[in-house]
Amino acid sequence: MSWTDERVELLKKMWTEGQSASQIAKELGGVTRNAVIGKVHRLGLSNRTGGPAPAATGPAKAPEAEAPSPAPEPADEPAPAPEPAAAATDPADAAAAPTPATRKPIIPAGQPLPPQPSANEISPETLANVREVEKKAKRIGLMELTERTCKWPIGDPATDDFWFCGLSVQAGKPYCEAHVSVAFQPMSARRDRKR
DNA sequence: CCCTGATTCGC
DNA sequence: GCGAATCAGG
Repeated sequence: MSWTDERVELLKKMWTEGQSASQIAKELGGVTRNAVIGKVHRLGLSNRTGGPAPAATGPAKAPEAEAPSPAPEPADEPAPAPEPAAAATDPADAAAAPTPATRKPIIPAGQPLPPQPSANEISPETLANVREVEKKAKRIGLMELTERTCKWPIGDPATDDFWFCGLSVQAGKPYCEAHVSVAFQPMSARRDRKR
């Protein structure tokens, strides 16, 4: 395949739209994402900043206008203290009632759960998602945990009814996407204390 | 491991 | 000019 005008234009278009190189490559066909990136560079449009970024009008303003979403990952070990599958095993509830709200996490078998910093304030959607994930979970054992398996515990450690999520983690995190979302709540709901 | 773009360098 | 291989980061 060669870079015909059409293909180049499609490339430009998609790149401008913010498509990833791999997506563009896939769309074009016959090229790899490397080819796309290489072409992008040679075309000199590697800088995807649509706006010329004036920066002239404002003297010392707008250092960075981005990311209104608060997701400052703790970076250190926040001791997530996940609740042991509070919603994992209850087929009746799961299948029948769509009741989303008040579900009190039952304390398993006298397991003294570590103090849970903020094991609440999780959006219903997220919770539902987690439950979905746990259905798909691979149910791996302790020995099967690896660097890239979700280490989210599910079930009661004191019984056979215990396993680890085992889904693929994504970016160096200890959990899969869904579990990360519930584990690393940056304690947003925590009303700022008085000083 | 998956992904991302950036760069190099033989072709 | 091209793009696989490699690099660097998430």
